[in-house]
Amino acid sequence: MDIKTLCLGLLTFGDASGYEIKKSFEGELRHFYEASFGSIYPALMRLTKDGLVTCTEQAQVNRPDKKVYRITPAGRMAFLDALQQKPPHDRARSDFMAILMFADLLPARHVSDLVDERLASGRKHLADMRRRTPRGGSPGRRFAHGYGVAMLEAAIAYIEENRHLVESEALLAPASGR
Amino acid sequence: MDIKTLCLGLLTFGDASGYEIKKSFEGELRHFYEASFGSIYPALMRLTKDGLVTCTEQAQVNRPDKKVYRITPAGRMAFLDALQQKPPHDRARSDFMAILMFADLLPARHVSDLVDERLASGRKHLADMRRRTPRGGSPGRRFAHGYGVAMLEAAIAYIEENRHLVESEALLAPASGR
DNA sequence: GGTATCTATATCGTTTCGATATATTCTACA
DNA sequence: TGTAGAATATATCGAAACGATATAGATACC
Repeated sequence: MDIKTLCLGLLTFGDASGYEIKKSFEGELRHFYEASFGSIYPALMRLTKDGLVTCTEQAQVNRPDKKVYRITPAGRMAFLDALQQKPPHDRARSDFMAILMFADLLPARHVSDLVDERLASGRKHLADMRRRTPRGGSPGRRFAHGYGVAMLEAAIAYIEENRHLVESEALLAPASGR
Repeated sequence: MDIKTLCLGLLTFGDASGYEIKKSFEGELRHFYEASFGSIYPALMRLTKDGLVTCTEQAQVNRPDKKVYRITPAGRMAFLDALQQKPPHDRARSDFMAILMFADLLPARHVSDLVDERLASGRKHLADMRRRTPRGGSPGRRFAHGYGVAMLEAAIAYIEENRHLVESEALLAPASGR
């Protein structure tokens, strides 16, 4: 599932501009996917060229013009085909965890600060997500939202309960001769 | 934190070949990072060129030769510098969840099969991880391993408890006029 | 004997990232 | 009232990473 396909899928929820699609990636898709403008705009241009979406330029009052994209019947078919593909295994990227793997190489204080910051931002993000719980929308979207919440909760709980593992050791052995 | 830095970090655990580093990415790093040969080999070449690692070719009996990499003092310093950087927010990529967001566009049976497969592979992977729980190693490595286990458990539990959301709706409205 | 998996390194086209550029409007603050 | 910062909006480009493929000997299984 590449960015082109994801854009197509988001357009099944309704017409949108590239900027609005980026907002979706930062919002409800945040826990499953990420995409930058550098991939979204080329994707939309490619989809337009391939006849899977149409593009209409819209003038706006007090705002820059926007290009509104709409999925075509051919686009819907292409998306349904893509949905049938067997999904590859999930991937994650966490620099936070990668750093903590080497906690014994860092000053104890630094590790504690890092953990505090992560918990604070995690709790903030969680509160934000709960506020945005979708009441309408498709069941799939609610399922996905709930999954994001559950994963965040689990991450916060684990870090709270196990932070001593990386903190106490850093205190006891600030410079182990590895 | 790029692949070069991660390779450097793994080499602080001991000397390794490119192939062994790939194994690490598939093993204990699996839940925080991923890297293919296409990024590992160029990274090791670049690190060698920059004097952050050294490379020694080793002949082996009944196996292809391997190039064993070792981190240099300059490499250790570069790695410690990189560890100080503030980590960006975590990222995830799940085609499984992306597909389920559009569950109402799919046949009910397909969704159920997809969920069953995911649960089966998740449980298998979890059992595998529990078997490989590290007893030795740095506390950071144990912390990271535990985190991976906790996240997998949470994902499985959520899917088990909420699969009806995407399954029942698919049965009731197999072709909603979106 | 054949087929698949493991060890091991490497390349290459395509995709995606991340930073940057540009321009307008809205908001907040001193 | 000025101005700094955030939001809306599109776009490009070099660098990084992906993913598939090639090569090749060893082992293991049917």
